[in-house]
Amino acid sequence: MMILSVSNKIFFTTQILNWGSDNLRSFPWRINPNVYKAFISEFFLQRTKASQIIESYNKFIQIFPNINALLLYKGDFTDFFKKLGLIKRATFLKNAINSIRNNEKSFRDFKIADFLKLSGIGKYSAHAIICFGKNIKLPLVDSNIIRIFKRFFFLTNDNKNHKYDPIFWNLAERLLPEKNFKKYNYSLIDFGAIICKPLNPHCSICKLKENCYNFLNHINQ
DNA sequence: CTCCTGGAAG
DNA sequence: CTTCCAGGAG
Repeated sequence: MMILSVSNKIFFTTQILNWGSDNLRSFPWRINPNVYKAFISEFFLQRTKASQIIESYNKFIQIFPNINALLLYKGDFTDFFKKLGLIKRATFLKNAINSIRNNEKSFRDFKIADFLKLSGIGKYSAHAIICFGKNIKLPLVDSNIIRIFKRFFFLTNDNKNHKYDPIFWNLAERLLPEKNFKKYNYSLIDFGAIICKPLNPHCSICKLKENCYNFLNHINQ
């Protein structure tokens, strides 16, 4: 069971966009974004806070400023991920680059299905790369967005409630605005990191509290 | 389903 | 001390 009236949907999307207008964070990969920057940033961002990866990301982009520079390199990437944990990402990235190198299609023409075939890239990352890098309307679902959905809308645990549950992807798609989808996705990510945090969310200053199921029912405050 | 990982936050 | 983090692979 979930509460998803048309008015509630409009309220949610509008308020997320309004909040984003004043609070969007600035990161190197968000400045003049392209598919390459989005692709690299998603590797660094997996299970890692954005503030933690900035130094490693900048170093990486400085050495490999574009896809052609990266494809020429056949060495190791361990040093870039060593201080961040999840060292496996270095191997995933290397394997992904091999796949790109062996693909007849140009990296710039890669679509969702092409990215999904790369190691280290799942549905979330593929959508994020295409949406942020190519301005194409695609829904995003990660652990932060699931948390926001579960709190604001009334999502019960009927369907096992795990992260691959299509209910979250369907909801994300229905909420996505036609025009400002990119800003909305950035806003949703930042809203989850700054306001609707896992612990001690800032409900008192939240623009969505008047219609938030958890807030109205005094849950997670 | 489990595992990956160091580091920040509480 | 424990929980959590722009997920994905096996």
